[in-house]
Amino acid sequence: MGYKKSEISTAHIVQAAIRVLARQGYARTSLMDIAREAGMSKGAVHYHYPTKESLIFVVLKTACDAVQQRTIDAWSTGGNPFESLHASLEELWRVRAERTDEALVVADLLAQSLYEEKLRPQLADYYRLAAAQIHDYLSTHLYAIGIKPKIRVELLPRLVIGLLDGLVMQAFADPEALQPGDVVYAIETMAQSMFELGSPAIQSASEPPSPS
Amino acid sequence: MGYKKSEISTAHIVQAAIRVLARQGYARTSLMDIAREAGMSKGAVHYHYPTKESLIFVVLKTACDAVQQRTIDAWSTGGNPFESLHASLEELWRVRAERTDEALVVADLLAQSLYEEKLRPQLADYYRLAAAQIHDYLSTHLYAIGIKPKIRVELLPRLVIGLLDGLVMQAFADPEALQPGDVVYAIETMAQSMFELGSPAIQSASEPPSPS
Amino acid sequence: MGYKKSEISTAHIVQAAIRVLARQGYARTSLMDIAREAGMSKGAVHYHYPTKESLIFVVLKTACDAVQQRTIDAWSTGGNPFESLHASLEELWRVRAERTDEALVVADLLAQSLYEEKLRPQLADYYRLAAAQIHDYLSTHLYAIGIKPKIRVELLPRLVIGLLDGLVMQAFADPEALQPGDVVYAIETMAQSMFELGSPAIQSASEPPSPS
Amino acid sequence: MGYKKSEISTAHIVQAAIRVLARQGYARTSLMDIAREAGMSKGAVHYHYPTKESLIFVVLKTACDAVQQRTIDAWSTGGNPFESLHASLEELWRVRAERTDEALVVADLLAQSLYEEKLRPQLADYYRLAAAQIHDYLSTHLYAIGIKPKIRVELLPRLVIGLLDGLVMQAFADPEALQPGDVVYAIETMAQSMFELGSPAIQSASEPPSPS
DNA sequence: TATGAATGAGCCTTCATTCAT
DNA sequence: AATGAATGAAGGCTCATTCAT
Repeated sequence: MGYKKSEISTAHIVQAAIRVLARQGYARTSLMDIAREAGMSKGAVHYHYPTKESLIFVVLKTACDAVQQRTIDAWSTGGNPFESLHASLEELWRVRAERTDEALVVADLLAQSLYEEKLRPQLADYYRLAAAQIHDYLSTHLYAIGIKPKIRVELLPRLVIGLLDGLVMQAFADPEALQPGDVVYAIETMAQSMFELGSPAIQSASEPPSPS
Repeated sequence: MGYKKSEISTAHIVQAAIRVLARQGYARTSLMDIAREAGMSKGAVHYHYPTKESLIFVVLKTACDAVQQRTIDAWSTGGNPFESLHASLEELWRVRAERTDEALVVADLLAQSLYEEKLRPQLADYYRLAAAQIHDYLSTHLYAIGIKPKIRVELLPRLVIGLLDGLVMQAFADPEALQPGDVVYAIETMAQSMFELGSPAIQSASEPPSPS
Repeated sequence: MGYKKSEISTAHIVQAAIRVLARQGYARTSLMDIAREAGMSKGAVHYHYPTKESLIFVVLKTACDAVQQRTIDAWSTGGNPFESLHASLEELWRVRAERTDEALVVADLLAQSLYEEKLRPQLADYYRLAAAQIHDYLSTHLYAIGIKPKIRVELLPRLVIGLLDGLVMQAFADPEALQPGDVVYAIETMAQSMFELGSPAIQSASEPPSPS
Repeated sequence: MGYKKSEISTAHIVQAAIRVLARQGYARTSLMDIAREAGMSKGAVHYHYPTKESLIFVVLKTACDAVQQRTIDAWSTGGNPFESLHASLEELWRVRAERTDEALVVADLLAQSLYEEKLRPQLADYYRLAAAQIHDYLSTHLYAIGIKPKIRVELLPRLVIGLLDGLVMQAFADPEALQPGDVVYAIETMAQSMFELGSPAIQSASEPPSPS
């Protein structure tokens, strides 16, 4: 073995870093904090990741992958297309709204990327993959049953993601303004209304949570 | 006059801070940077704002107000309701996509607020005001001409803002994925489709930029 | 005043640095050591010299100037040319052999310059000035009384300096091998024998210290 | 065989250390650099040399021996005494001026010895041996043909070495000031003029490179 | 023998803050 | 109202050394 240990430590540090970053944010997190959370010395962290930047890089990739995975899982449910869409959107929202460590890290580093160019390619990949995922889903499920989009189909997933990401920031700054049920219903409505209705039988799986 | 040089300097510092923060981001900006940009000594900045936090606070308020002002102005155009909506959304997008100093600062500090609770009330206010603004507009203009929303009307402005904010981050990480025309058209379509069409004559002011 | 204080501190730090460097050498001296010697905090040192490098630079210049000054003074004595030469060489040797702080710093940084290119121009200046000084002296005093050099006159001062510097290192590693009187006598003999004797009356001011 | 891999590795490390030290200097060389150059792990280096100091010690000895060897070889040429002297001095200069790894290491550690007493005895030995070598040569070759020195004969080799060492540092800081031909010619002239001319037939093997 | 992992002290530097003037 | 000087805590990083394997 020998190197196994290294891999374990390496992953261990990344997980610790994600926890600390989720708790304190990039700007307020020092390598010492991460080392302490990982239960090692600062030197040990530097042994595995020569610079803070290199660690953050791996952290970002790992966090993106984790969020990605939940996104992928979210769409895998079968059944009634509308129920499926609803369930998937709900899960997508939950990933963000639950503020999992990974989602927080992605959000935080996304903001850092405004001023740290090197982070951007990774995030661009992340967005692209998520968009492709949603794109596939919508094409297969909605389009297939005779509905065609009113807008460029490539754009649709971007809108869904953008909406989710934008709303979650709002929800954080002003939690009372957005109820989970509201959000999912709204996105769903939006998603559906972006398609031309081929058949009259479009029916939402959910009811408006609080019809005004 | 009640105010003297003090107030001038005070505002001067805030403007300098906004410029520097927009350029470098919160995490990478020191008080020295701000002092230098303001053309004063570090001591002078501390004279006016005893702590960095107190300065950031005023900066956030000022930046929010500035973005707010452009948002308000955006909706004030009259004329054809659909053209007006289009123009307004375009302006709203522009404020963000042009990356004005103030919009950048708001975005950056929004991320900081994830870990600095004190910033949140200010941002909540910001969101509320913007939402109220849009809400008023939509109520007055669309609702009035016999269109009624499919979802809770309070939610609508939140969606618009969330979408704009979420998309602008995406656009930054992955610029090629989102063309300005696309975005505005998509939001517009979304906004309109969130209303029950009372009359058959709904007509977008814009054409789909690249109908797929 | 105000800035006066700064100048005082600035010089104070340099003097402290010279003392510490002379005592511990460049490789073993930290900014903390210098700050402690100067009776200030590390931060204060950094306030006056933003980097260690910038401080070392000033230190080198100051130390060179100090050694230079003693070299200049060494030659200013008048009187019998041979006595004068002897006295001057003696002083030159003394500056080095006494291991004044400044001479030590110059020697130490000279060695550092092997691997730190930036130090070299300053040292080149130092050598040039010293050479010019000796060159002037020899031209005026020896040449004038009818003696002409056997080798390129520009080279002569270089030899004198090289010999002094090289011997002092030897003297340090192996102190017993070189007695002060020996050294000066030898250099003097060498210096004189580098000239063609115009008159037969060349007579050393000193006697061989220990004729073997 | 009494020795095994151990001794090979031991020598291997020393050679690697000399290469790295020559390239980077003592102050800038870490054990990691040496281990990397030797193609082994840091741990392995520590296995053979428990401390950095112990390694440096052997390095110094090895480097001194290498320079010494070239010095010895330099004097072994026979033939005309003056040509021989010239050739020898030329070689001595070349060893230093070519900046062989070993000569660089000796020069660098010589400077370190200013502050690390333990290095001095080794260097004292080095100087003594070199001096003895030159002393033998001069005694045998020059003295034998009826020339007797003007100064203590023990001092003579010290002067030659000092001059060479001192000049090489100057040449490094200010390369244009000293041309190889100049230097050798000058030292030769000096060496000769340190002897009383017993016979009139003293004739240099070389011509002044640029007679002024 | 040799390695990779880990440690801990120390280094240079940054920075918000304080304070005398 | 404003400045320059100084502080001290912290940050990222390097490195000789130790140690289990």
